[in-house]
Amino acid sequence: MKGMAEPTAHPEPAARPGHTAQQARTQAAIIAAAIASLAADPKATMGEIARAAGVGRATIHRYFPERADLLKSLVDLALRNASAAHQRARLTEGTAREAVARLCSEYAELGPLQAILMAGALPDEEMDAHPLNAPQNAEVAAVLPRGHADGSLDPTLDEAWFMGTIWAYTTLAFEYMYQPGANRHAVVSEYLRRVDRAIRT
Amino acid sequence: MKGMAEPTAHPEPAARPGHTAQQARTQAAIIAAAIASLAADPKATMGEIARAAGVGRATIHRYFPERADLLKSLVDLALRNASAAHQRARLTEGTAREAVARLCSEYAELGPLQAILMAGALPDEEMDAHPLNAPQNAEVAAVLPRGHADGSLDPTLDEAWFMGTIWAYTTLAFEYMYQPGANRHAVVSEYLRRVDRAIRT
DNA sequence: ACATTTTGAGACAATAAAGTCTCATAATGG
DNA sequence: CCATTATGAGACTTTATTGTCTCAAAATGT
Repeated sequence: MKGMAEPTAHPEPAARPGHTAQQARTQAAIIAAAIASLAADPKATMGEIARAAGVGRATIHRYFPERADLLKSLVDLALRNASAAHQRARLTEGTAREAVARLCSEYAELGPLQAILMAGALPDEEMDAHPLNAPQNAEVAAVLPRGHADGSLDPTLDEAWFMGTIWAYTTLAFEYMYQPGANRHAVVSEYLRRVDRAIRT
Repeated sequence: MKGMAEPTAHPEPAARPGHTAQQARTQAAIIAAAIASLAADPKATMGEIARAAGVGRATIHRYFPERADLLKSLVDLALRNASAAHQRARLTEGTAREAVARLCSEYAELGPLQAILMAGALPDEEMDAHPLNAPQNAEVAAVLPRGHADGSLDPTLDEAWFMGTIWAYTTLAFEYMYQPGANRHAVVSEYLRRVDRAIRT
């Protein structure tokens, strides 16, 4: 029986996850565990992630054939979260200074996945290659000239330092926010104050 | 002759490098290559570093038995450089605000090795374990209360955000400084201005 | 309760980098 | 110029991780 010349049949058209409820749960558990594990250690191994997810290592490979596929999913998720944050921040409304304040408030609501992204645990190539990356940077960068026009942002600030300042303080905020005895509210409010002070007129 | 039962003899008491001029040159070449390679790619392999140094891979292991030993040397070198910068900055003289300005000026003079350190390419454990690390942080941190006393630094700034601000802007400055068409002087002067604006009263 | 899908566990091969060893050759210093 | 020392190159072992495969057991939904 076994030896028959069946053309191997490929019985399933590959396990396209996401169909059944169980698959959705498993995939969610894997992603959650990946976020937690990579936050703790940027170079967490597949085995560690599997253990954290309470899942067999082979199961992860069913959903994400290669490690790179898993990381790619995380980048995609993070950038889609960020995109939603940008929309909620309504970057083109009010003064530029107010827009940045709203932006940072929204950033602060994002979870540990963003912290990983900011901290550089995900491969930059995936970031750069992602279709949402460039447009999103452009949206934020566009706030600066508007701030120069409406007089709400420091006229001596150029694009690189503007973006860098926001990035740097956001990274710091995430770092402080997820530390043991941190007071989340205090961190966020100081974060907003620091950014404002750094970029305002 | 060869086959004789010589007890292997261990002729040299291990190659303690640093004695001869050639050894000094070789070691210097390795360290320089390691800095350059790690700056380009934080996870450069021993083979890549060896190639960059124009040296056999085995030779690197003669000087640094394990990769960790090489990284440790880099951490040590970087921290000793930083230490010298701290001394030149005379952190206890003048107003605290002026002290920070001098500190950042000195930081800006440090080379790509510091950039690697700031960018996190070196293992944090080595950093934390290094005897120079804690005292140096303390030196810098001590500037803040002095600035509160002499009225030159933002009274709402706490230690974590003070240190974080300096760290973040220094990282940014190194990043901009070593980019292709960068104007070093412009980067440094903007760096100093940004830090001052972020921490002054 | 049953047929199907999904999983966990373990064995396995493939890969990549680190670390070890040897030896002929080149550089060094006296 | 010669004895010594350091090096480069290559073969080799080791180790860690990734990715593949198989199969019995568990979960699922019908």
